[in-house]
Amino acid sequence: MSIIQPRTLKGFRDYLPVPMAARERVLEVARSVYRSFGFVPIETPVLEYSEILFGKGGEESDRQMYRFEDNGGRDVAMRFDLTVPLARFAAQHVGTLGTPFKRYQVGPVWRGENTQRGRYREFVQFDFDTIGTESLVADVETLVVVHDLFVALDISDFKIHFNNRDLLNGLLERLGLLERGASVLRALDKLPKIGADAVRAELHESSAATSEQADAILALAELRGTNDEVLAALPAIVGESPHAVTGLAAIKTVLEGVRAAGVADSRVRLDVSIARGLTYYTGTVFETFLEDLPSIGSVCSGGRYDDLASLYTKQRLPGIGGSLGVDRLMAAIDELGLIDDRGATADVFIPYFAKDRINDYLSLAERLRKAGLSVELYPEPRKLGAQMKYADRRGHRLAIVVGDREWEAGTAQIKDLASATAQEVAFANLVERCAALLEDGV
RNA sequence: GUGGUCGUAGCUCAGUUAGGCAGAGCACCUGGUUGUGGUCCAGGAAGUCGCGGGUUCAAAUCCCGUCGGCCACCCCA
Repeated sequence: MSIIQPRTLKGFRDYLPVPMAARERVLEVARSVYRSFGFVPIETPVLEYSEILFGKGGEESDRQMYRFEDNGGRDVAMRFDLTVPLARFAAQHVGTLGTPFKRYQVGPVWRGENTQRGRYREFVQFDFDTIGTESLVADVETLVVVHDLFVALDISDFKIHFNNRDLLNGLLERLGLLERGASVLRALDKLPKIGADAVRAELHESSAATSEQADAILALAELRGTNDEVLAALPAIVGESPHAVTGLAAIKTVLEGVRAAGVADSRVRLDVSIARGLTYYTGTVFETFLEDLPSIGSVCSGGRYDDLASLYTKQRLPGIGGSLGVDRLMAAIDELGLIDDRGATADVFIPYFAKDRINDYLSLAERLRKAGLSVELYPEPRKLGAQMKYADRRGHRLAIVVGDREWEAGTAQIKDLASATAQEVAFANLVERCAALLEDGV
């Protein structure tokens, strides 16, 4: 009988225990940060009617969508992000939810594009969004959430690049390029990657921009200096159209807001080259980069989408939020050597080596668990050395060694695996001693 | 989707130029140590050379196809 080749699809991956444990720690941190701002959890289906998902993010996202006919003949698709399903969700349930509504949601999304490092066909996003308010307070808080998230993740070198679509539209309006806005923004978005000359060439080619128009766009994009300096130089470039005025005011409010919330100026940068490809963005847009690993791209992006839900409801439902790219972030953390390689989930390890005492071991382990410790009991009476080696590899913190001698005496040996120090304690004091060791061992 | 590049043991990789016995380091297992891990010593196990086909007396090596990784384009988390 021939065996079936065990394999996964291109861009789809298995997660082994060590990296999975690291992922779970990241998810726990993100969840607690979101909750600390009052976001509440929801979940939506992986599959939606195609009409819900198509035509919302632009041509590119339509092309990348996994789409098929289900067994009941329905035209369905797998979600491309969590934002479009949220807009549908909000339109459908706003009556029971009320506004403003702040939710967080984690789950896989699918994009049928070519793979690369940090780019997969199935990947997990951890989103937070605020629906039902146009207040710039939500824009400010969105950036503060991202800031607090990366601080909590202990990632030191991140920078949030933000911009405003209204500001860009204001400039396009002044230049008479609003019609060709999509291709202009696409060219502008490439500035950090391909440089000014290449962007200029692309502007001529794809957007039929004149030299004057290209100059104006590049003048905007090449503004340098502190956030305040860039902000001060902007009005002269973008003009005074309603869009431009709105955008400028929003940027100013956001900058002041995040500063007031205690975000260091060095963490947030006004970067007018940030445009973002998804067509549903309207006001504030942002991307988050790791300074030590810019090539992997943005690990947390988002923005304001004030018109998205209007596709599903007549009620006005503006929104803004962000999306943590969990898989991309994990790839970055891995690359930067920041993964915690402990594979053990239990702090305490109990080797089983007094053969006839298995029921005593079982009872001891459960007693410790009831006292709040996490305990792994080895399932076979192998020789002690092999079991200690297992615990060492897995990264357990303590081993509780109890053999015939200890069972007789009513004592146990607690061994700190990192320092290789051991102490003999009576069963009565076991929990207390373990807790103390785990406490100050960190 | 297009172009480039790579795929050899669990991992990192030699070997491919010019066809001639499938290798190293690390990891793993056993023993030295009948009750104590990380060091050391000795030994052991482990590979459809990504997969399929072709050329050849002979293919990891050459040719075609395919799958997968990486890079670029595109786009994005």
